[in-house]
Amino acid sequence: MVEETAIPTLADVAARAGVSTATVSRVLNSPDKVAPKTRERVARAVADLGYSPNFGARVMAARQTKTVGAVIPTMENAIFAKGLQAFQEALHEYGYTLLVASTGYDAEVEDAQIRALVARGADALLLIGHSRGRGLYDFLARQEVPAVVTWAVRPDDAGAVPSIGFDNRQAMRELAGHVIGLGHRHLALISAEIAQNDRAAERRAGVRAALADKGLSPDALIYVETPYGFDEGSVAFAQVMAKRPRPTAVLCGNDVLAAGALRQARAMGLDVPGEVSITGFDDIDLAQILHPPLTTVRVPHRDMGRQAALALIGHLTGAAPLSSATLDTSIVLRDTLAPPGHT
Amino acid sequence: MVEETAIPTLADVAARAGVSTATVSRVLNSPDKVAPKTRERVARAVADLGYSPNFGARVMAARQTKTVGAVIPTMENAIFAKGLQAFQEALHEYGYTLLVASTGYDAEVEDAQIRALVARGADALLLIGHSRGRGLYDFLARQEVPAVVTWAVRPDDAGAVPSIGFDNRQAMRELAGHVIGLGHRHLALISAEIAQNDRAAERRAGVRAALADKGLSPDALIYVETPYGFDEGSVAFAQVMAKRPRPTAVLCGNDVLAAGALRQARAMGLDVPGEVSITGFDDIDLAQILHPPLTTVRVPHRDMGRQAALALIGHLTGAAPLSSATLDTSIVLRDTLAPPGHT
DNA sequence: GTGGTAACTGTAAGCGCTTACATTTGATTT
DNA sequence: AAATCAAATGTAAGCGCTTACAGTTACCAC
Repeated sequence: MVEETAIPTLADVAARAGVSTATVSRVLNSPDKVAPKTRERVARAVADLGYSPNFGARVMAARQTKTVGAVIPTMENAIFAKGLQAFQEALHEYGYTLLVASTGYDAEVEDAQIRALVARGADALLLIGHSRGRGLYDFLARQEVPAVVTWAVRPDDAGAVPSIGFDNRQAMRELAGHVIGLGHRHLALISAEIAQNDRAAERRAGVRAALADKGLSPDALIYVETPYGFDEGSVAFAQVMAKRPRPTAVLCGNDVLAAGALRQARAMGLDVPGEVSITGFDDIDLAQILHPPLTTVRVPHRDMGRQAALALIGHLTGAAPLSSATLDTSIVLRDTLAPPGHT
Repeated sequence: MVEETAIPTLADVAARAGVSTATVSRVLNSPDKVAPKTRERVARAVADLGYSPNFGARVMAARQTKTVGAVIPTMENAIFAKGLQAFQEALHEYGYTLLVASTGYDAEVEDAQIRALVARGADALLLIGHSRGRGLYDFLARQEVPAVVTWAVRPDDAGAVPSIGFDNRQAMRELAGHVIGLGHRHLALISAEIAQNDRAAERRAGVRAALADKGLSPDALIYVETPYGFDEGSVAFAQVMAKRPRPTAVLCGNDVLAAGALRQARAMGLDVPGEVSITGFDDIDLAQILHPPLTTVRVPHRDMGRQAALALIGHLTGAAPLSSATLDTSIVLRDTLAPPGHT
């Protein structure tokens, strides 16, 4: 056991196989360029040594990593999971690896994570939402790292990063419109924090637009903003129900807040949807597990993820320029929404 | 606009600041070794150029990446999220970055992801559970990448990767023991798939042990194994309730399956816990959102994540050898468990 | 046999960065 | 003002890999 203890390198493999490093590199990257015999000998050496290429060196020499990064606000729940899963699957089909970093909805952390991923050689990036400093986009441009934004669209700004997402405002506007159409006049909105979160901002704008559509005053909207979480949703619901006139429908910026709201409603002995209607947004699996099942907005998570991946890959391989796409959402009527009742 | 279009390198910065590359490198890595004036000049050049260090090159030259990787079965739900979050936070405190890869509970994918992370220069790894090929551990050893296993412990095998987790078997044994103590005699277990998943296997073993403890036959356990998911839980519950003697308590391998089971019970018009008790495992947030709130096993997610991070960091900095730790779990009695009732 | 060609394989020049070591600078001391 | 030494900076040698280019072989057609 006088084993060489250092981590084996290409050169070690080459030596053991009695070939040059170039040949080893070839069998690793384009096996068909090497004679079967040599290839096998090298393969054996690789196996014997337990050799694994040093990625850093490879990246440096080859200028591409076949990995794409995704920076998401949180892994704490399923909101981004489905889409990311599809994204990952599509990437995998094309031989790319996905690396995920999360930010906890913190802009500074996001900045750092994006830079970390780029520095680490991500060939491309998936970002959530548009709201981040101009500087970051400049940085990406300078580093020549293509990026695509999902979970949102920005129709107005042609110069920004392309987005493959959906129209948060329009979706919420439709849902709120439907709620109002049912006869609700006193609406409340429990929103995620809007600073740094354009999806939340857009959704609120959607509710206001719907109010305006129906000739109601957006100012009458009872509004509470809260961090993300079940408990936060519960607390916000209690707050909102304490207002007068008491809302007959409580729209929530996402399903998680809605779940918290629903729980609180039960705790308060309120019948849903008899005494108060509650809606969510995202249609994550949770929405169907709740009781009653949650009325919400369905987002094409998987489609979005896959399309984003294909767009990025298409761009990386030079097949097509990156372009935006807007996917459709739909309202999923389940059992937490009904016309305003007694009281 | 005759901007140099190439990505700026250390040398570019050095040239612009009128210093050597060594100096630039120093202001980037140990600013205090550089005169304030120079430092500032370099900083300006960095900013002007929008320079960002090439990670690959840095890794290669410096031999460490300050990043640790985590390979988890799935991001589709909150099971690993809490622990990972804590893991990440602790890493962050020490200047490390976390990179996450998921496997979809597929051993081959896991193998690939682990290698990818190592190749990418992860200084250390967080793994879930013990069940994977010996070869992988050899690989890690050879690459000198320390790893720690979480969500499980393996008391018997001293040679393996150290683990910072909890005793799945014992935890489940206690829960099942409690259920039996309540008077239940007909138990069912809805388990996650056991192949490749030692946590699930251990939990099942725990139920069997509890049965044996009380002098009941482990063979009488109604057992269904299913992939992960709400719907899967529902289906499994229906299967299990079709068996005779009909179980009065249905233990689930995790909270997600339990949530599905609970929904199915409602769909079948079964009162929980009046007609049938249901329990989960993990105590993810979801457990409290369900109605009725789920009786389950609390796992010290955050503690586990943090301790794993600290252990890894301690090892990387040479402060302490990696060693195992077993954390305590506890039974959380909520409202889905009661003594067997009528019927 | 020869020359020509295709198929392999080797040589060596970087990729962008860190860092040991050498050199220069500038205080401080005498 | 010379000597001394610490602080600041520069020089240059790699880190492990890819790849353009050059050199070898092996094989065929003539």
